[in-house]
Amino acid sequence: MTKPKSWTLKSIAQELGVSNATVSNAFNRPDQLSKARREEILAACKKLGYFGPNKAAQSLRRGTFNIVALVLPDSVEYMVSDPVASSFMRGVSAVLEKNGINLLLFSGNSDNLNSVVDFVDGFICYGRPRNKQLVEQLKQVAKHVVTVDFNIGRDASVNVNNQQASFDIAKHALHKSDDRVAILGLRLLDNDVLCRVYEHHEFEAGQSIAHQRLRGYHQAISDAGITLGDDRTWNIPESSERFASIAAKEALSSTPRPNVLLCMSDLIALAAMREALKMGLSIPEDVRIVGFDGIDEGQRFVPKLTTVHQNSEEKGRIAATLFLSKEQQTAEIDYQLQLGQSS
Amino acid sequence: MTKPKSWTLKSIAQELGVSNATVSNAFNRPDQLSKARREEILAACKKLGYFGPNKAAQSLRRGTFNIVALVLPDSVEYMVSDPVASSFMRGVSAVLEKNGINLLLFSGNSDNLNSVVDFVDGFICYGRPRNKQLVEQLKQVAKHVVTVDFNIGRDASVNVNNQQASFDIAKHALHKSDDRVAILGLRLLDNDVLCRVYEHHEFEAGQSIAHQRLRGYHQAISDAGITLGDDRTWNIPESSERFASIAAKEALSSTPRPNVLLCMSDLIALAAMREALKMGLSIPEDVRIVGFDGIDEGQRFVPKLTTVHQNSEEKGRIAATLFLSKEQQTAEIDYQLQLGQSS
DNA sequence: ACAATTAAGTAAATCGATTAAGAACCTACA
DNA sequence: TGTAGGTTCTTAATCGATTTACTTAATTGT
Repeated sequence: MTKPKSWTLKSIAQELGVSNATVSNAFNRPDQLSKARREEILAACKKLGYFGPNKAAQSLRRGTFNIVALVLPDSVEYMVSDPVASSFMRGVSAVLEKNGINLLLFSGNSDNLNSVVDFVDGFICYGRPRNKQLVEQLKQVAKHVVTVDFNIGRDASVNVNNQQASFDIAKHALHKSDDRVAILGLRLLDNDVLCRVYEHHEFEAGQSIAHQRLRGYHQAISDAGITLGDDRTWNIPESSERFASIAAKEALSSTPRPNVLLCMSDLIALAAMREALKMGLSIPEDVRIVGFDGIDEGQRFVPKLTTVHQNSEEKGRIAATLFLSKEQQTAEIDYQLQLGQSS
Repeated sequence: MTKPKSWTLKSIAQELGVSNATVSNAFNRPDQLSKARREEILAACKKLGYFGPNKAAQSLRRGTFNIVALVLPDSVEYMVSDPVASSFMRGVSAVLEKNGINLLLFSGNSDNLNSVVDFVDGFICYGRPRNKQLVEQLKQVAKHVVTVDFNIGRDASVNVNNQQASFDIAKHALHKSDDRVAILGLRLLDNDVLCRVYEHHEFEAGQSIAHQRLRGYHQAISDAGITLGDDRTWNIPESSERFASIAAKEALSSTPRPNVLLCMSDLIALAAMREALKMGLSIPEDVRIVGFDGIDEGQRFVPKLTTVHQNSEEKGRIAATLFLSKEQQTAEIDYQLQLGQSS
């Protein structure tokens, strides 16, 4: 009677004396068979212990998986340790769970998307992964991607309104028209080297996050009646303490010595603060420094960092919603200025 | 030349003028073809942009997935919010990541394992899921399961040495041979009702966690030269504040009024402390109360709860290791007594 | 030089499903 | 009666791979 210990569509169809297709249709396309037949089949399946079409096979055939991979910037460990990251995850999972979609954690350390691309409907990528290859692979092989806090120039992304936020924070930092401003930019150029950026006005049209932030800064600077010198902008190739320190030292030793430092990340701002203190400058009297991100360390630092803080959980919800909508667009999330003593 | 925008084993084999099998073997079974041929094929694939066999198809054929589902007791939200749970997750992911295995988060709220069973190699189940059906389904349809902090009587599980830990904590709580002991047990019976348990000595052979803990208590009690009355044990059907309070109130009002309360979870112990204080009893003078688990709230409560604390991260590592080993056994993890002012 | 091994590669069945195209039957209408 | 249309169900191709059994060719032993 109950031949196999585990049923397949085929074996169950045989058992019931109908075709493969009919059983399949009973489960997925009610309109393809009579109501009576359908209920008869479903009931029989239940009784025999066939729980429905095998999902792996179904997915192979259909090409959809009901799984989205969350690409973490770092290890899974980091993700559940970092409060900002885990509240983002909370937001993502809340939305996905509601839609019956499963979440696969993908470590940003892995050097190969290959082990999962074939298994998932797409990726939500939280922050630019450490591993550069990963970004390239995402661009090339992902069926669908939503990037968060960075851009790869395809599909959707969720970001804070970088231009507006940068404008706000810069405006807060700038007091007088004779303020001497320097900008410590993150990845303004693609050249991967730490350097000063001349002729930076040619970037006004760029769409990368760095460009958006730069526009915000520029706007606030010109609103304040300040003219930004042509050599007052640094390009820092990656968000690392080392590069940031070098750039900060350089900027703070340049002539005229800046008394306002607009930094495109908290990490850079913190490095700049350390350098400034090392040089015997006092903050904010001699130099006002602002960052971007709202990381914890900035709040613990003395003086407390003035920066832009974002609502992580909502960011997660929006990222997931955007993913599900499959639309190609950039969504914006809320931010707040977090005022410290550094400006 | 490069015909399809996305290659398959078949199309690439055709392009290279070899058979399906040869390409497949080039990727998975080097011994099945000559070294020269193999390298030639691999190189050609790389050049053409074929990244290797499709994992979904591979999995369907092989029946293995390189994915394990982590079944959470509750929503994903809860998991990343609760520090104990997330450090468990940290442990799990560290081991899996090292072995190239992906982690799928499965919400304990979902009422159907069906959407994932066909996709994963098995389950690591962290704590008894709220949803009872889920447990049944795990038993029936899971290819492989490791349960944590509970037992379903198949495959592997990781637990603290419940009997020893209960013995230790009880021993600590018991001072004199005329101590009046009551036990607030968690899920000692399957009947889902809150009740006193008589003739509880018939449980001495049980293998559930509650039974193990009960044995530890009994041993400590008899070692202390105390005779436990036949009506001094309560069965609390689930770890909820409501049930715990009722049981605690009942126990504390019973005659003879107990001056030692052995509670099988911190949640129960906390509820008992609240009831005791409400009744005007002082802790630990009038009644000494001990718990089990080591949740944060216990440490914040005044008086601080005396309980058994477990190393969550190691628990995670062990669970994952056990899963990978596919052995059928019960692993034990470390615990420490966490001494507060409640005993 | 001839049978026996061994190595290298291929054909075809299979994993468990979906789905387009078509067969068989029934109804309806001119 | 013949044809058009509508249901209901089946046949067979397909998704993208793995693997057993088999064919050839090359090597070895005597």
